[in-house]
Amino acid sequence: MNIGDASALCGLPVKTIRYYEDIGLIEPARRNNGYRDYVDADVSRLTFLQRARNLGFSIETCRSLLKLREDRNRASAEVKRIAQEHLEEIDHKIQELNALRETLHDVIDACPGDQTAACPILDELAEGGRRCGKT
Amino acid sequence: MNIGDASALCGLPVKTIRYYEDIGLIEPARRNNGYRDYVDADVSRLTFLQRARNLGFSIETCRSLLKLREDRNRASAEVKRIAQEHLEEIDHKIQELNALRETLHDVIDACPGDQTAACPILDELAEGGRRCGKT
DNA sequence: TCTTGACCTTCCAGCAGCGGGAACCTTCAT
DNA sequence: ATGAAGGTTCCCGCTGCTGGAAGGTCAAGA
Repeated sequence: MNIGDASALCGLPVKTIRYYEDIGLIEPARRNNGYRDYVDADVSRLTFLQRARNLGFSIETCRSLLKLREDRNRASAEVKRIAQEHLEEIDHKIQELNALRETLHDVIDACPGDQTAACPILDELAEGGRRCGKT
Repeated sequence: MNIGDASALCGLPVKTIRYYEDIGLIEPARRNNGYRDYVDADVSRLTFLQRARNLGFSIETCRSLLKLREDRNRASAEVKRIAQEHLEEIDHKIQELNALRETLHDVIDACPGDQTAACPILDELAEGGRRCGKT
């Protein structure tokens, strides 16, 4: 099947599919006319990538997951470890964003938001409070 | 003062300071030998940038904030609006990450994590459950 | 005075993860 | 025959820097 059909099936943009081929995540056959020819196994691979990316896994982690997927001798422990690591990263990001949210909320609260020029937000950025975004 | 001293004062890497000049966020004077020469106002500007970036404002938003900062006729309402918009974006990101976290946590929970090959995580990615990352 | 080392300068390349668009070829329906 | 809708390669752009090469400058020590 053509790349457009594969795209419709896996939900990835055509551009993305070609990019994934560029970086060696998938290797579809070619027809005489030069068109890529995707079989079911390719679509399955692409769908796998689509979902893994949707869960926030990096391209390189996806590469590892694909390898584990086709490895009959894999241990599910390895997959779990990768997923847990990823979960920790996400938790970390959430923490950071929450801290950011706090700080931002505070400065916004302190600002009158009227037509006068006095602005605690700008003051805060200029002079700097104690707490700021990143720990 | 030299760029290294300015860097030490504002907390931004030398490379970043030069980059900010490239994109027109700051314009230090030059000495006869070609070295950049930073005065206090420059350092203040850089510090402002450092803090604003730390709060997650994009470069372009920082550019706007800098303009507002030097505008004697500004209304604090404008600054507040920008900050609130940013806060909403952050809230949105937090929501997304939380949804991600949920899904990820569930699949991880379902995985035995032992030496057997059967892995619900890989199955989930291959076949796809109903809920997935992004809404 | 010479040299060493820490600065400074410019420019170029690269990261993730694609998206846009040019310039061209193939296929299909009319 | 023709035109639209696919396909192909290639290269540039985005964000926000970071690293490195190749060179100029300056202050201090031998």
